[in-house]
Amino acid sequence: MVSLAEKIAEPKSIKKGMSFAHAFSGMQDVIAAKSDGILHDLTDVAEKDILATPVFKDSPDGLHILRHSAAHLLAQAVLQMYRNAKPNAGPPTDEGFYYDIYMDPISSDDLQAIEKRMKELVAKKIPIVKRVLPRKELLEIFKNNKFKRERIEEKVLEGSSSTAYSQAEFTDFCTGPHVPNTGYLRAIKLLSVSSAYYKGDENLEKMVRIYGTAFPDSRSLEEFLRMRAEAAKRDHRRIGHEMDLFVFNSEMAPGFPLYTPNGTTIRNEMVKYMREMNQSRGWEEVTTPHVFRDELWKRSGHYAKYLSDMFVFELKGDGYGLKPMNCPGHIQVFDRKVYSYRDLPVRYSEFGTLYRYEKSGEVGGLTRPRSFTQDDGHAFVRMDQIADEISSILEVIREVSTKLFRVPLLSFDLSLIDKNNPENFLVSYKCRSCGHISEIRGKSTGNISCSNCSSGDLKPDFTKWDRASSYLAEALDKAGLEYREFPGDAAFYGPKIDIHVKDALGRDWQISTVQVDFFMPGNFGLYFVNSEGRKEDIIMIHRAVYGSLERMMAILIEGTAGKLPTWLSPHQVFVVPVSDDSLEYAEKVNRHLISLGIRSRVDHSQESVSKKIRTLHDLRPSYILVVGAKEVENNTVTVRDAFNRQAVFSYMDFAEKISGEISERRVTNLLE
RNA sequence: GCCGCCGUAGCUCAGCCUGGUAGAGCGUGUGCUUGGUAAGCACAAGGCCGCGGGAUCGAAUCCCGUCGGCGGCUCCA
Repeated sequence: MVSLAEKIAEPKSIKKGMSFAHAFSGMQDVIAAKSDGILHDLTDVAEKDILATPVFKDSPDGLHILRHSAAHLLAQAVLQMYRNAKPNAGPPTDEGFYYDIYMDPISSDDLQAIEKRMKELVAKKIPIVKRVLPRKELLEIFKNNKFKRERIEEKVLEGSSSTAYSQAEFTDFCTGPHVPNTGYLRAIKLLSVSSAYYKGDENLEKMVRIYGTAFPDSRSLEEFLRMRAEAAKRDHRRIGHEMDLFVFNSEMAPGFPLYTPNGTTIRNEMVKYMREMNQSRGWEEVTTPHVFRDELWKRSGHYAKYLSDMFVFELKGDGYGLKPMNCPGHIQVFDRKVYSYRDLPVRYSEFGTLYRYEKSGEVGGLTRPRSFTQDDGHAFVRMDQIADEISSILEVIREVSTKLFRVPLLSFDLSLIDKNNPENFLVSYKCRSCGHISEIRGKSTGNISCSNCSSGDLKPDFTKWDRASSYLAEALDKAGLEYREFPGDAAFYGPKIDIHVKDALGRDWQISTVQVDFFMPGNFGLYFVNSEGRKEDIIMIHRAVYGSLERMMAILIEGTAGKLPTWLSPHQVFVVPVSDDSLEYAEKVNRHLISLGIRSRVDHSQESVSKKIRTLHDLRPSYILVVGAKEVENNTVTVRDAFNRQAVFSYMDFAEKISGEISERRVTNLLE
């Protein structure tokens, strides 16, 4: 995101009947006004004596308005060029705006022509005029556009009025506000064209969605475009290819990553570190198969909810499914004996590879593959152990983040059940006629009825959900973490904390998760024996720290542009001899580094030093050691890091320092 | 799954609109060059133009289907 220049927005008192434009006349870059938290057009007139602040075009509000107006401009241009187009809606977004228009598909060439037309309209500085119109009249204006008509019918109450904005022949139903004229929209750019469903419903009309953006000036627009180009260069699919980390064979294994030796090195380092963390915190590792009989998935609730997203097959009359989650498998391991209250918690971890049949339009790269490996863990605990368990998992997550990210910018979401739509979740239902409590798994069970008296009059009982949610919230509070709540985003078996990280380009990625589950242990009949000798329910806590190795690798690659922390780097050192005269010394240095456990290689190519550096650049080695006659004589190495910094070290000194950097898993390197 | 765009050498891409049987750069191999921090020089090898069908004397090129990839939409345990 481009940083916005701060301007001082002093409130001004405005007399009834005065326009905001008049009040802020003489001030530069004001495009709207704000009063009592409500945005107004400059042409609006104060209805009473009020205080109002100017909205500058480079403020967050101003940018929003600018982009909203740019969306209108887009629609105007499209309508001029395509007579049958029917605009639906065109909101501003975080990065720009889009407009959904019902029309024949267009190509990116058409986009250029539309942008050209928009710029012509900008040059004309067409005044943008607001009108307050009764519902009837609005409907009349849009009588040929069913999408606008439906919006008006939904949003404007019978007998009331709303606003329309016009610029020349173009009119849009819109609450505004907007810039005073199209001349304010000089820095605009159309970005892409794709499709969207009307109201997001695949059964309704397909709209052409045109994406664009607008900025207060061309400099910030160019900066934005530069950042976008930079982001594209950091695409993990591109860098993964340059670094030779993984391949996708679209014919033989669509959506399934295949790891090269380099990529496998990264995975192994990630796993090694997590094993250390697990081992020191009482997480035992288990191994479960990739295939189970479908009976397991029926019991766990996966069949009811996710069958169409699973890889399933039949063999000699028996149904099987590849695991989409590890938890039911871990339950099978856990359930081999009877547990006393003293045995708990039991913590199982597994680097479990999961298979999910992601739909064809959704797979892509390592962020959405069809097979991926979770650093999964399930803690089987007593009720009184939940809080501590969650807290300690949150601690691990925070510690691990310091080994992965230079600046770990974590954010925490609390994902809860949507009590208005409980049918998407495992919920207990209380029968209104007999009082029996039934547990219903997922919505695909169809019409639900009481398992005791068969009455269909059931009332959802959220006691377990509420309790689980409060444990998560308390753990977050205790750790002093700020978080946001998202009703409806919970897992089907329980609420969860999702942890996101922001990468170097400001993009947000979900990584870790902590989930409290009161249901699945019950479905599998898990229990422990309490101090009074009675059976008591076991609670499961699901957690993943990296999330998936695949997605974490993608985040690390994109966040660092492939310049990974040395401990994760597949190429920690490349020794480059200047000529064959220094080859022997290069080999000696290399052998010594390898003996210290460092991933080091000698570049044997018969090329110039420049060419060698250029070629190695794609692999992003942490350090390139150039050695020639000078180094041979002085027992030194000339070190060049991935950021092109250079320094001379005695080679024993370098070996010692890089060993320390790697063993401490530092995110900073020796040359900074 | 839906809409749009795309699929040509190991990689990145041109050729396709306006049909006449395939091109570049990088990489690879060989030779020369022994080089001091982001491309030294030359030559050579390398392609069922994703797959299947159709119309045409003739298809990488036009049409249909299919499988993939990308951008979105929807979904994401």
